[in-house]
This record gives sequence, structure tokens and C-alpha cells, in this order.
Amino acid sequence: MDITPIIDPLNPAQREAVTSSTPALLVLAGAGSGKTRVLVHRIAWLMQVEGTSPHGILAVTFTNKAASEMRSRIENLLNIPAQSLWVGTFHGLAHRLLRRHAKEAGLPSAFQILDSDDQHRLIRRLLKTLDLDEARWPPRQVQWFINAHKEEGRRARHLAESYDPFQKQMQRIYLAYEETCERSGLVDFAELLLRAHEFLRDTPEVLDHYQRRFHHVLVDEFQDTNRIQYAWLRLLTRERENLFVVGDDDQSIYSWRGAKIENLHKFQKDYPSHRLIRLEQNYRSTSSILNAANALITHNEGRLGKTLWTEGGIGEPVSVYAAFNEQEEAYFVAERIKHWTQEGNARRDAAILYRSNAQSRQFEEKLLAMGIPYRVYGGLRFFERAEIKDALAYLRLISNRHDDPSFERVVNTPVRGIGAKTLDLVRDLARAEKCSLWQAAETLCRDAAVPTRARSPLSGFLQLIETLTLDTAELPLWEKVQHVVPASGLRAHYEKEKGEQAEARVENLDELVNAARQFEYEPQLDTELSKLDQFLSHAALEAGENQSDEYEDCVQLMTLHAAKGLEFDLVFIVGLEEGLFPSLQSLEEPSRLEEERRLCYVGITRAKRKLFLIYAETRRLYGKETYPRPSRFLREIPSEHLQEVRMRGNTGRPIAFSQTSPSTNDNGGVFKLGQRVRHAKFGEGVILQYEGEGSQARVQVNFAESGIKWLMLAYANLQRP
DNA sequence: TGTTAATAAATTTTT
DNA sequence: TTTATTAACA
Repeated sequence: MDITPIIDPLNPAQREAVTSSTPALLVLAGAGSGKTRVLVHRIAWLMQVEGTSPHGILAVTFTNKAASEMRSRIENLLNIPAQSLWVGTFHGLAHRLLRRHAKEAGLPSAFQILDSDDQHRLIRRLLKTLDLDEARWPPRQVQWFINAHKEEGRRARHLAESYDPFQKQMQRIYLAYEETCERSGLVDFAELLLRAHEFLRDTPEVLDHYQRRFHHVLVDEFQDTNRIQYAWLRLLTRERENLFVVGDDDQSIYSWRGAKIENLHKFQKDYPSHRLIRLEQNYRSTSSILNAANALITHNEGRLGKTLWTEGGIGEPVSVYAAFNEQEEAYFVAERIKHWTQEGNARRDAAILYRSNAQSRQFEEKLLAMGIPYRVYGGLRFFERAEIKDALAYLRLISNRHDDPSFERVVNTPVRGIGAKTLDLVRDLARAEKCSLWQAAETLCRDAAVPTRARSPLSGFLQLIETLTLDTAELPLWEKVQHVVPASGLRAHYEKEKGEQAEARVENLDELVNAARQFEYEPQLDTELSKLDQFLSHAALEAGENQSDEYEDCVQLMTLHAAKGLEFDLVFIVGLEEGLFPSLQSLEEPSRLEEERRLCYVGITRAKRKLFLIYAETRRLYGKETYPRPSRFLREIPSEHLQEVRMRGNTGRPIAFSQTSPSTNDNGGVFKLGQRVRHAKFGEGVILQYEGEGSQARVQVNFAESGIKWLMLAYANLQRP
């Protein structure tokens, strides 16, 4: 057998990892060091050389995108379909497991999945039912409470009795939430993992089966695993220590979502036979860029340690630009991108990375004004759109009458005269009888004591669902969807809605029919689950694309988080200011600050050829002018790795300067707007504006300690700090 | 029942 | 500044 295609494209460290005879392996893979390649080639090696059946391999990722990329790369490398291989996300695999063993795991066979939005709505409704004030028990916080406990493996009944009334109430809500989900046959994201874990843990014969079955378990982005995910991996591999993980502690940026870097240390303890291999050769960036990244990340403590290097050249220096304000920041970036494309480069190879989504606006405006096509990542995905979720809710009710969140969602959408009063009756009864909203509604419709004004629209709704069910019973999935969209009245409802968005909504509803049609051709999960139920699960588990116009050559705008795993020739990291990046909320806590630093590290290592680090001297934030200090991350990179740039064809005077004070631009060229200065008495500050000329020139300075003051330039004796 | 005015809040988001 | 939510209103 020819193993050269598996071995040849690898460097020594990669090769060591791929061919290791030790099954427990920790691959510390730096940014751009070829971690996916190692994973893919490892799997190929196991199958082709060690003769492991594809059946015996489990590969786990975090995103659907990563999973499908891995699968297709394996297929390309081996030139065979990799269907029998279990490659998927933690949630997808847990889902698969639970579908297979639904009964044994204590779930109804047609259980459905709640996404975060559904969960949030359910919690809000629950609070109302429990007659709790949302101001005191904010739904987001409740959601966080529940998910955090589930991720730690704790159910409501496991929580210790608390004397803190707040805590106590939270626990009660958690318990009630669990009951509601149970009754409605619903499972949230965290529940998928928790349930799968409990099931394996408590069902020895099944656990034994999977332990035997999976000869090798491989995990991507291991630094992002949370506690329950680790426990799940541990269960499957504890007997044979057959766990191969790839990760990078320096790129852990999701601890706020429960990711535990500690799992890397835990792995080392729990798998004593393991080997550790570092992938430090970088194939992405110039050494200028890597130097900056390496220097920055050394400011973090407790790292496993790693230094990226490259055989490639020095490349262009990393540039730092101090913009006057956020407008000028955007102008500068747009201008550079214009030159970049004029030099014959593609727009899609340029990216603007920011800390928070709100920052995208100014860049969009400038790019739009200059006629540069761009694409903003993030935002609602297809299956998360309100109109799509409405349609799915009808479909869910067709499949399962007791799906309370779906009932709530569409019982009066489109409006059919079922008001708050009527719904309260339904909810109260459901609560009293501990039954579903559907059952409660049925009972009420038979109850002569209920006024007809309330009864008839309600029974109309029940009738509608029954009719939809009957009418679509024999239809294939896509025709079911095609039938339900208009017959539910949703299409008409959105058609008569006004605004530009409404049109898109109707289009989306039509697109849902296409999505269903496409789904019909996709490979089946091996269950007796109806196609409809499979489609609904698919919709929850894979929320779909953000935007569609991927073919056009566009500048890419996204958050630093969204950029993880991507690479671009030209990268701008913008808004490098204290309080913005690092974010205000992270300044107090060292551990959160370190995460911000890792985020910056991730950003820097996205750049292949040229990197700009940009901050503004003045920034309008929440409608107020602020005078932030440049980010500490800039100071943490030694200046020999950085190069300050000024606007092209401009002797250090920002463009905005002439706009702000067109007549008074002569102060000897020493001071400019937004510049930091030091005053003997008032300390450090920033120049806001000035007026007058020569000996009459006055400047307004915002001092950190003393506030905003006007000073005569001639007497103030301002220094550059 | 849907619209409007006031008020509060304000990261990051793989599933 | 924008955005979401809520209370008051027609």
C-alpha cells in the first residue's frame, strides 16, 4: 500500500503525531500549524496503515463547518466516501446517540430540540407561570444558571439546599424548567450533552459497546471543551486511553461559555500514557507577524508554552496607526483597502476584525461610500429567523401537540383573536392539571362555562392544526412544508406586513420549502424517525448560513471571535483601546484579561502577509465622546516589531484635522487633535480642539485627572508624554 | 389590539 | 448612539 500521500506532506512534528503508536496524544497546535491536516492524516493513517475500520473511529468537532470540512478532506485524501465514519459536533453526536437509544435514555422517540432562542422564550413563559418578576429573575440569567449547571453535570435535584432566597428561587425555576421540558418532549443544547453523558454512564452495556466500538477518538479544538464534554470523552476512552486531542491553550477564547482550558491539564493527568507533541512551525504568516504574536502572548501566565516560527520571510512590518477618531479609523482602513485592490489583490483576502459587533457600522458606511463591496459576518442565521421559526413551530405542532413553546409561538400568529386573557386561562389550566397547553386548550373548548368569544378562536386554532396534520399526512416532507406555509396563514401574514424586511421574510418562507426539498436528498440518520422530525432536528442543530452572497469578491468584516480558524492576507485589527479591546468588563479580572489577550493573539495570527493594528484617540461611544488610552496589548508588543504609520501623502496631520478647524491649522505643526500631551500641573490629557493663531493659540485639553480645560499654548508649556 | 413614548442598557455566541 | 422592552394610550 502506498502511504506516501499520507506521510509526505507532513513536517517531522506532524508526522510524529500522525504515526504515533501511542493512542493517547495531546497535540499542541499553534495557529496556522496545520492542525486539521494532522487530524485528517491521522485518521487516514489509522485506516490505511493500522487497518482500523472506519466504523471504529470517532472524530469530534465544535462546529458543523469544521465537521464537514474534515469529512471532505478525508474523502479527498483517501479517495473513498467516508460515510461510515462518525464525524460530527459534540451536539450532533450526542443527538445521534440519543436518537438511537431514545427509550433507554428516558426520552420520547420523537423528542425535539430547543435552540437558545426557544429556551429563552420558554424560561420567560415559565417565570410568568410561576408569577415571578422578570426584573428580579432576569430570563437571561436564569438561562445562564440552568445551562451552566447542566454543563457542570448538575441537575436541579442535585443542587444543595440553599438558604439564599435568590439561589433557592433559581433552583425552583430550574426544577420547573426541567419538568416542562420533560412534559413537552423537548431537549435543549446542554441537555443533549448531559443526557448523553448520563445515559452512557448509567448504562454499562451500552457504554461497553461504544468503548469497544471506537478504537480511536479524536477531538478538534480541545481547549474549547467544557466539563461535560470532557466527561463524555473520558467515559468513552478511559479503558484504553485512546483519545487523540488537538488544541491550543493560547487560542482558548470561549471560557465565558464554559470552555475549560484546565481540560488540557486534566488530560495530561487522566491519560498517563499520553505523549505531547508541539506543532510550532507556522505555514501562514510572515515572521514579522509571528514575532508580534509571540511577544504578546508571553504576557499570559500558566501557558503550556509554544513559540511559533516560520521558514518564510520577514515580510512587511506590522503597522500601528493612531486614528483621530472612529470615523477617521474607518476612512484609513477603507483607503488602504482601496490601494490593496488597486495593486491587484482580491477584496476577499482583506478582513476587518473588531471586538464588538457595534463597531462594524462605521466601516460599513465608509466602504459603502467608497463603493467597496463588503460582507459582514454574524447576525441571524437562516433557521433562526422569526418567520422561519414560526413556520417550524407549526410543523412541530403537527408532529407533537405537546410542544408548548411552539404552541405559544403560533397560537396567535397570525392574529386570530386569541388574546392574553384567553391564553391565561389555558396556561392556568395547564399548570393546574400538569398537562400540555394543547390539552388544556382542548378541555377549555369543551367547557361551556368559557365564553364563546374566547372559545371559538381557540378551537379554530386547534382545528387548524388538526386539519394541517390530516392534509399533509401522506405528503413527502417538502410538500408538507409547501402546504403549511400558506395554509397556516403565515405567508399572507407576512405579505401584508409593510417595510423592506417583509418582502425578504416572504422570500425566506419560500426558501424554507427549498431547504426541505434539499433535505430530502441528504443521507438519512439510521432511525425510524419521520423525515419531518429529522428535518426539525436538523434545523435546530444546524442553523444554516449567515448570508448567501459568498461568490462576490467582498471585504470581510467580523468579530475577532468569528475570525478564529480563518486566515486573510491583509488584516486590520481595529479599536485597540482600553475599555474596548480589552473590553471594559474584563479589565478588573486577570483571567478575563488574559482571555482578551488570547483573543488579540488569535486576531494577529489570522494575518498572512500584512497586519494593521489601529486605535483611535477619540471615540464616540454610546453617544458620548470618550478619550480612551491605547490598548495595553500595543505596549506589550516590543516596538521593534511595530512600525507607526501616518496617512499617505500627509505630514502627520490627520484628515479630520482640516475638517474640524479649517482656518486655524498653524500651530507650528507640533500638536494635532487627539494627540496626548502632558501638562506640569494637570497631568496627561488629549487635545480636543483649538483656536487662534500664533501667540493667541489656545487648545482645549481633556485631562485624565483634571477634566477638560482651555489653555493658552504660549504659556501652557505642553509636552509630548 | 396595535401604536407610541419613555426608559434602560450596552461584549464575545461553535450547538 | 442604537436597541429593546415596557407602560400608557387611542
